[in-house]
Amino acid sequence: MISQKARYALRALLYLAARSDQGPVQISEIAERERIPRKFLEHILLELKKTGIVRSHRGRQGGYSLGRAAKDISFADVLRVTDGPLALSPCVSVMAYRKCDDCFEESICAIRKALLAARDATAEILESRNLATAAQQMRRSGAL
Amino acid sequence: MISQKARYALRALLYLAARSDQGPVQISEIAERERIPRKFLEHILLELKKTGIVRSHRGRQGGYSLGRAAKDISFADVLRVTDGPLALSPCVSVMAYRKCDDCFEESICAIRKALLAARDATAEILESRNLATAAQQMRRSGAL
DNA sequence: TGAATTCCTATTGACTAGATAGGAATTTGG
DNA sequence: CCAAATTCCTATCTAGTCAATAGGAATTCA
Repeated sequence: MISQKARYALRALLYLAARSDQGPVQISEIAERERIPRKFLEHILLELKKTGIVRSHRGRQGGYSLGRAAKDISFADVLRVTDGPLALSPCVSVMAYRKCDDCFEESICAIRKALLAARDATAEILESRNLATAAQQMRRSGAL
Repeated sequence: MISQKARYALRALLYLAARSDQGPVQISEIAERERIPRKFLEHILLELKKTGIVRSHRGRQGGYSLGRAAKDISFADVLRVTDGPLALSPCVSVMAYRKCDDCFEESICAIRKALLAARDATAEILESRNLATAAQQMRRSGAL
């Protein structure tokens, strides 16, 4: 299961994607419109900023905007920031590989083989879905 | 990421699958051979038993054996017991559906669409891999 | 009958998730 | 230049979960 943080992050980013033409959006506005706890969202946006997914402007008239084109921000990108690796086990993680503590021999581990296949399958989906396609979907349903 | 419990469960079951012809196997033997904490394994096997994945025999000469054919015990079956639903969100879980708390309208939620696709992809993999195919793989690599 | 085993419930310690607090740093309108 | 508005940073709290352990009840069988 993804975390609540991930859910908030995706909602906030989708909101930013929809408002991308109107300059920076303030935390308070996103929090209010998307019903996300103000202070928690602040923390989330900070993390997203560190990885370049969003950009910020301080002071009066400040706020947040996407750090790059919506089509270049995948669901996988976001989940990796909020929830860590997509993989079901460290030993099959591409972004954060680590050997299993008590694994005898990785190359013959049948468990690993299955988990690796699972990782590849989810990664393929989550890399392909991005903020632009999601926003477009919402627009088509009349939600934006 | 899957839990340590899931990892232990899969290892223990794979061990049982390999010994499936020789009658019930005792907790202590599995624990020792697979380097799993004895008491923790006890707890895990109890849960697996409740769902029919393993069968038990009490008293002297007691122990555990698979509850059904190895080919009918998928990785998904096991992970659902130890770690809960495969889905990345309750709203896309097939086995344990629950509406998102603050989700406005499910049918137009683009986040949900992506998570659903991800669930389907992992489920397909994890349903198709089972103890028999895994044991066979290990045997081919000379590990069993 | 007693030894060996599974079954059950409770507990512990470490860690994480979600959320909040308070103030420092920065920008900008007046 | 000042003051208001905003992001930035660090610390903290609470509740829950994960991994593991403990101790004894119930059951089986030689």
